Amino acid sequence: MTKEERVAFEAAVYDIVKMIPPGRATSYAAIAKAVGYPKHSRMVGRIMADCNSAVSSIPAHRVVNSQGVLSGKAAFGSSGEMQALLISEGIIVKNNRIGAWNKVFWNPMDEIRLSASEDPISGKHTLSRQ
DNA sequence: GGCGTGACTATGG
DNA sequence: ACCATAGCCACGC
Repeated sequence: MTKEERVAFEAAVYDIVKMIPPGRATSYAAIAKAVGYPKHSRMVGRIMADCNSAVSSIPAHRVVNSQGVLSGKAAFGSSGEMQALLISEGIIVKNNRIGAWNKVFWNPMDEIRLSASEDPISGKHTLSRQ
């Protein structure tokens, strides 16, 4: 992954996260797939950890793991800040887990159409909105 | 370059 | 449903 690709990847991730509607949530892997890097769910997590959502206007609290568990809650404070944000949007949370996960889950691929392709010759990734 | 470390996941018991 | 495992990949040391 080149430097340019990392920058593009990060920007694409932020774009997706900002599209998540209030009251809905998605997963690291879903975002990774949507931006064309299906094996980079951990990188999405890293980006969320660094984004400082409190001052970046990025709704990072709407990103949880594939099971609907608030695996990143530690970054929001020790008093259940992440959970509070989700609850304030109408999401049910119990034991660090989102209730009715299949209903709350927001699939980026349903809303955007990215031609997440890799040029067979250059190996370069392209992210174009349709 | 090796090695440990994650806001990760799919899978199998 | 819970736990362990193996695969994953960028980063920092």
